[in-house]
Amino acid sequence: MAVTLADVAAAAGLSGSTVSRALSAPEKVNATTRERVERIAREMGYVPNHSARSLTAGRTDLIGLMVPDIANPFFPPIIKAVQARGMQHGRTVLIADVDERTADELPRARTMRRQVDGLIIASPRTPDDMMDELLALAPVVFVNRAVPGAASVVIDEAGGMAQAVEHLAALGHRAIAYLNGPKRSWSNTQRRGAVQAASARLGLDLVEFGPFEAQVQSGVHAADLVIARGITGVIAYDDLIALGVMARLTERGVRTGADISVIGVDDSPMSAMAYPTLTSVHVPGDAAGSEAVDALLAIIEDRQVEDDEHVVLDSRLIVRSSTGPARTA
Amino acid sequence: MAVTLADVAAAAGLSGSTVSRALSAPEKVNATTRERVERIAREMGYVPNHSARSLTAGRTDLIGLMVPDIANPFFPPIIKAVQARGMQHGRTVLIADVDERTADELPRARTMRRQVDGLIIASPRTPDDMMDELLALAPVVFVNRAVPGAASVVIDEAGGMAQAVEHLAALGHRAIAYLNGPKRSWSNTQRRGAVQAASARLGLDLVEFGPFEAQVQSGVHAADLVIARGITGVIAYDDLIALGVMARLTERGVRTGADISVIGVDDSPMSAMAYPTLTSVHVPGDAAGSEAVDALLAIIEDRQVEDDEHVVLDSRLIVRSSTGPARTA
DNA sequence: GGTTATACTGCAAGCGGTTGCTGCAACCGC
DNA sequence: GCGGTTGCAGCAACCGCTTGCAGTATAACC
Repeated sequence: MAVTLADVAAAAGLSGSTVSRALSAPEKVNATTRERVERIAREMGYVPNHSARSLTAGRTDLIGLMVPDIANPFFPPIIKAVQARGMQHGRTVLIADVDERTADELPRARTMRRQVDGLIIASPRTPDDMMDELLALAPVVFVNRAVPGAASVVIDEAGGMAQAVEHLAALGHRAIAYLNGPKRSWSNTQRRGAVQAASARLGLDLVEFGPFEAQVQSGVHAADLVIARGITGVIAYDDLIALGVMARLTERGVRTGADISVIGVDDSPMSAMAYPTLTSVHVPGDAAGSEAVDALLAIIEDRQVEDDEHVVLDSRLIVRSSTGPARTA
Repeated sequence: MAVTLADVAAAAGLSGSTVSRALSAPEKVNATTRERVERIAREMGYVPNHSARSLTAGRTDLIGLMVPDIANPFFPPIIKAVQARGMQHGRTVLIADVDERTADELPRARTMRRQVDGLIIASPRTPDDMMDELLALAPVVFVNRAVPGAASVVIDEAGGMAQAVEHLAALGHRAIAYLNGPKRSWSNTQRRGAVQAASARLGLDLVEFGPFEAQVQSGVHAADLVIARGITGVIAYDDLIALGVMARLTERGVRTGADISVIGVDDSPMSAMAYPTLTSVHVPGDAAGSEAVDALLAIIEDRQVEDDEHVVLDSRLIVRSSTGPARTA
């Protein structure tokens, strides 16, 4: 089977303790001895057993990341960033995709918690009155939802959303629509609120549709509602919905950017590639992922930190060609 | 801290062995005792410690899944399927995203192998002459690349690709192009070969471009090459590239489906949503994921199976509106 | 040279479960 | 009534590694 610490010890004519220390607490061992141990261990292909180490150390060096849906382009950047950052700190990331099933979040999180040192939960949809139970799985850091008493990394979407509304207003649009995202989505609450506030401030007529699932198909549906209401500016909950809107508009002979302006949120890779290219609010998922890992490790490693620290990242509008001046009727 | 087996044993007035058996080898314990133990364990909120169990059992109940790029829409379905299937068998899935860095595959796989019972490697780009080293990390199952002497789940793309070529031929296209995918991609070799064979069989003029990275941007670039050559039918390595081609064609005033027909591969969710909707070769990634788990577990659990079994799944063309009859000049 | 500080290294006891073997008691049949 | 099964539960060793404490050799000091 595999080479164990004892094997290395035997080969080196030392005790297991010394070998152990030589490999993980270098300063406690004579330099010469250490080098010899390291060489022998390498030659024998020794690889420490994770389970054994976890058992004594009381930690697994695993961190859990839960996302609603890997297929949603908003999450891969977060996942990648979490993995990258985790790896830098010697942590492996366990990913759970709950497939948008809100009710699965808590049980999945509980299960996962048993195998990991801490949890990062992205865009949790769990209702407010049950968040305590997620919180109880501490250490846990939330991404994309501010939770009282818990550490979180949120993106200040208000800024970007306000920019989106201002952009439409500047282009002369008077009647705009906001397409709501999933019912339980904390992000949606934020985005919607910002749009409402900005619209009111700028004196625009705002109509809301939805809630919609974060899928292209939802946008296809929404597009018809928008056309029916004679609206000229649309801000969708996310890029997927926006893309659906654009596809449907084109299908119905309505020119996106000319007849109706469409804005998405997430600035996913597709937005730059759609036709027309999609104006979108950039949400720095990758940065959020890194920050989340840092926050989590800070808690796990018990560096004197508040465990309810809130990191806030900025969003901003990226203007492309799905938005254009309102037709002067 | 957490409730341990010893705690439960003490509370039940039994020895640890009995509790252990009551919980994991029910038949070796008196029914009455078992029920009592189960009740007490439940009441105390006992949860067996993963590391400890792994240590004695010699297995982690973790399986590793390596993919080139989570953000590539081809992989999420595979990931989801692997997770779902794994969960059904009490396995947790560890995911590694190598970010398309071929050189990272082997080291990442090696690292991951230490923590898991077996590996599923999707679309490995590692060159043939180094595949032995991946193979040496057995048990390992490859997805989307047939490897001699190793278990693998591949999708017979030849069928779908041939259908794609036939489709173009039936529509009257005589000069077609194939846009190659990444250099090291085994899939590309398969797809390309099938296109070549079918083109030759049907007497079409085939031009090849690439290799290209599997990104929308690649397609944008490729589109110009295609236009310059007066080609009317394009088969791209994957949907992303195809979407890029379409976007660029539209941008240049060329009508996809009318002037130039475009076919993608993967049948990703976006293909149904692009405008025009993208004709694409459906590749059953989800089924491949499930099959891979089954194959891996068969090897791990040592059910008398060849460990170089090849599962082959079929692909098929989904016709949408990005393809249409060739203009009769 | 004797003594104490210093620097390593080894011993052994766990970490939380699993499991082969032993022990014991109730039960069986003759 | 006795030997022989059979069914359960407990003992103890072990999985591979970490770590507090003790032991020893060497260095440093007076």
